[in-house]
Amino acid sequence: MDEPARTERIELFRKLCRERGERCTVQRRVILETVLQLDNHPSADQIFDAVEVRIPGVARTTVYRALDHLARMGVITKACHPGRVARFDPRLELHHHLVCLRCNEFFDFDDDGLNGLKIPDTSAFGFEVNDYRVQLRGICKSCKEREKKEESK
Amino acid sequence: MDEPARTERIELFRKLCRERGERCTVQRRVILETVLQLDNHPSADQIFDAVEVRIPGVARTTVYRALDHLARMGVITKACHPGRVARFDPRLELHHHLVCLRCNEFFDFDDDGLNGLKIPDTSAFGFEVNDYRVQLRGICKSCKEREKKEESK
DNA sequence: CGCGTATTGAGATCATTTCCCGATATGTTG
DNA sequence: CAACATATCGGGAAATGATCTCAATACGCG
Repeated sequence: MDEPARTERIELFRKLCRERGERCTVQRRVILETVLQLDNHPSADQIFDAVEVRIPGVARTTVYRALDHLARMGVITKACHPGRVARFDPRLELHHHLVCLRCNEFFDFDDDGLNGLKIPDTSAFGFEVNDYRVQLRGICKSCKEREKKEESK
Repeated sequence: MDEPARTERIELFRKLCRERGERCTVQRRVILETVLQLDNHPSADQIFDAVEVRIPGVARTTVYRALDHLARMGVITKACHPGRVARFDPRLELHHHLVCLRCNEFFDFDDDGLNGLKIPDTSAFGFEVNDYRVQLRGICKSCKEREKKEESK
């Protein structure tokens, strides 16, 4: 994400904090900015490594807590995927994912057709929908190549 | 899932094992049948508890390995969700999920409109799509009620 | 500028999953 | 139907990822 977009997001965070009486600490701001700079849906661990450079001595716990807080505030999101470690997504706008069922990795996928879905009525469940993601599930390029190599042995 | 459907799935598993030279062990069959009987996307731990009743002394490791194997064979699937423990899904046919971004729980959601999507071309990524799921993301009933109660304090 | 309170840092702890290796059971072949 | 080769199993240890506790600190309000 480019610099103006990052600044804008951080301003959004400041604004939401003021409105809701939440604290906008140095750590939270730096952690947010770091997530916005990292591509490919970073894990908490990857984010920690990158944050540590900017805030030497930051605690791992702080990163976990801040990521949770940022997601609750809605300035980043937690991604849905089949793997076991939490992955965070700086993209808030509608987009979709290619999900590999072999290696559990996932990739962004943009498509106008998928963006135009009408959100169905979920009130029967008492469920309030904010947005949606389509997950195209299958096998990624590198897993396909690896399996081809293995079976030719 | 009802009994005839379970039997059919187990037969599918046997057939796939024969075709691919995989072993159809007692443990794998019982673990498969157990997943098919459990609702609401059981975790490995829930599955272990239920399997232990039928195979006393079964190792936790065996359950983890078998679940992985069953998912690779395609007779169950691993669900995509924001939580940190693996959740398994006996439903292979097209269906969708309501995903709660507060508690990370998710629920089945069936909708004809969502079932009719045209799978877009992903060949530019070298990605092979098998199927898809739409995730309607938001807040579930109990989280909404809990938050309402908290803010009225 | 000072106060009350939420947040941080540090490390222990917990939960979930994976690894390792000797014992066992599966599917195949004779 | 018996014996064989080998994948899988059981048990326990270890790795990984996330959460909890509590004293110290810093944020935002007045």
